[in-house]
This record gives sequence, structure tokens and C-alpha cells, in this order.
Amino acid sequence: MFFLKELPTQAMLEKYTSHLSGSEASSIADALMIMRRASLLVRSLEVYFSNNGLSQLRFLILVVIDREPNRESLYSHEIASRLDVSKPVLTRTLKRLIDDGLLSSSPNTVDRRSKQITLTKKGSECLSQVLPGYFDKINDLMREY
Amino acid sequence: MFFLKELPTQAMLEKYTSHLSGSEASSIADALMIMRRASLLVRSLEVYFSNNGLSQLRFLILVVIDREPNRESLYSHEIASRLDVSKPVLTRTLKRLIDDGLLSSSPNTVDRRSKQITLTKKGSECLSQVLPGYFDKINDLMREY
DNA sequence: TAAATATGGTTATCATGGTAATTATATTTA
DNA sequence: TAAATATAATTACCATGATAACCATATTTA
Repeated sequence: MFFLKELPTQAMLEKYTSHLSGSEASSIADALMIMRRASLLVRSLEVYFSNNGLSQLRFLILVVIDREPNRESLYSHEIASRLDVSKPVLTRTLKRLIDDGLLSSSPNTVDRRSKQITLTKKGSECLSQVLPGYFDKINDLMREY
Repeated sequence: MFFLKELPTQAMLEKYTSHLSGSEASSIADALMIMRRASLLVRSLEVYFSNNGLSQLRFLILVVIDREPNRESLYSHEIASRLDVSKPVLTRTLKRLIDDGLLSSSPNTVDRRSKQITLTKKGSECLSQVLPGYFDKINDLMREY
């Protein structure tokens, strides 16, 4: 998260960046704007997800399983390879999604270390129910800023 | 944070967004890109801060005090008004910055509810020491993606 | 001016992110 | 094939975000 409400004006930035080249200074202004904008987006989306029993990560886990062509399920480590999240957080989040009935887990008979994770009917319905509002929300937010 | 490593291709997005107009679909693609890009930026910067005894929030608190024209200190609620962070998190983070000697706190004799927060010499030096690397890091990251 | 309301800050509790170390199973290599 | 290494997942622990409920003090209003 990037918490600064008012981004520094160009004049203010110069206090800190006067030694930098113009292109460096403007690339920094861009970066600050991107981080601020994304923080507002992410925060609003988290509220939307939370109102629907999800979170960014919970949602994205459902998405990566759902969007996989020709596959009904993924192994945990395949989910991990598609998402940029630490393993312990993935373990915990999968467990909660299973507890909530959105995913189910079955042993892999070939490699007994790994688990097969499948979207349940409930998980699939949850995703379908949340997606339209997700896109609407993003469109609203993008129009807003 | 937005954890999706590979953003959906246009083709893949259509599975979900076929009912949306072209401009809506592209605004969604933009939003996903902004969130992904910012997540990578924020994550790298957190590592940089953490290696220097700071965090995004700790850094930004030092910055908003330092950058204030004609003021040596701010009240907690003024810091809060400049940053988009909950009050309890601000309380806790200020307390730790004071414990670490980067800030000092003195009572406000006019309004006894509030506290005056000042950058110490150590805090000011810490900021000066961290800023150049912060800008370098941002420039590197912006060049990279 | 006494009561009601607003404001500044804290405490308690929870959710969710991370790293380091561990267990169990597969795979590679000496 | 036994030992060493790699991989999949988990456990234990910590940092840092949020909300709700709470004091203490100021301010407004009946």
C-alpha cells in the first residue's frame, strides 16, 4: 500500500530530487502516481470482496483455477506458480476456502506430496456472482480517478 | 497487493468480459496492469525499506513531517490527515518510531488531547540517508518494467 | 452552564502478508 | 541402491493492515 494522500507537487519533489535528471524526476513522479492509484483501486476492491466473502487473494485463487483451459483442477504448487504469494499464505488461504466450501481437495495418487484443488459448485457460483460487480467496480474507479 | 503473475491475455479476458463494451474491457486491462505494476514496485520498495530499518509507512511519516513548509513538527491528527491510514496503525507506528528515536513527542499545551510529533536528528539523518537509494530504486524499477 | 456532540488518540481483537525451519515424499547421483 | 539433494506443503512466529469500542478533552447547543 502507498498511503500518501496528496502526491508531492513538482516543486515539492525538487526539494528531494534536484540532483536528478529531468527524466529520472518524471519517472519518479510516474511511479508515485501509479502506486497511489493502485492503492486506491486495491483498497476499494478489497472492500467489495470483503462484502462478498472474498479477498483479492481468495478471488484470484478461484480465477486461476477457473480460467485454466482443459483443466478442472490445479495442484497447489501450480496455483503458487501463477500467483506471487508466499507458500504459507497460500496454504492457509486454500484451507479456508476449503473450509468455506468454495474449493475441495483430493490427494494426488501419482505424487503423494501434492494436493489436487478443485473449484466446487459453490466456488464456481461464487465466482460467477462476484465477477460482474468486480468489473463494474473497476470501471467506476477508473472513471473516477 | 495484486498477486497475479501473468495478466490475462485479451483473449482470456473475453471469457469474463465478453458482455462489456470495448472501452470497458480496455479500462479493466489497464486497471489490472496498474495494480500489478504497483504491487511489484511496492514490494521491492518494502524490501529496500526493511533493509534500512523502515517501511513504506514509517518512511512516509518521516517525509510528511520533513516536507512541511515553515513547520518543525506536526500533530498526530495532521499526519493522519496527510496519510491514508487508520488511526490505530498510525498510533502504533508513531510509538515505534519514537521508541527507535526517529521521532519525539511532546504535549500540546493548547489542546491537551493531541501530541506534537517532531523529527529528531536521528530521524532526519535516517531520511537523508535513505532517500537517494529510494529514488535510485524507483528509477531502476521503472526502467525494468 | 449543563448536556450533548465532536474530536484526538488508544486499546483490544482480528485478517492477512512475510520468513525460517520442518516434515514427507521424489529424484538425482555417487 | 544408499546417500544426497530437490520439491510440495506445513508449522511456528512475527509485522502490519483494519474495525469497533473506549477514554479524555473540546466544542456546541438547549
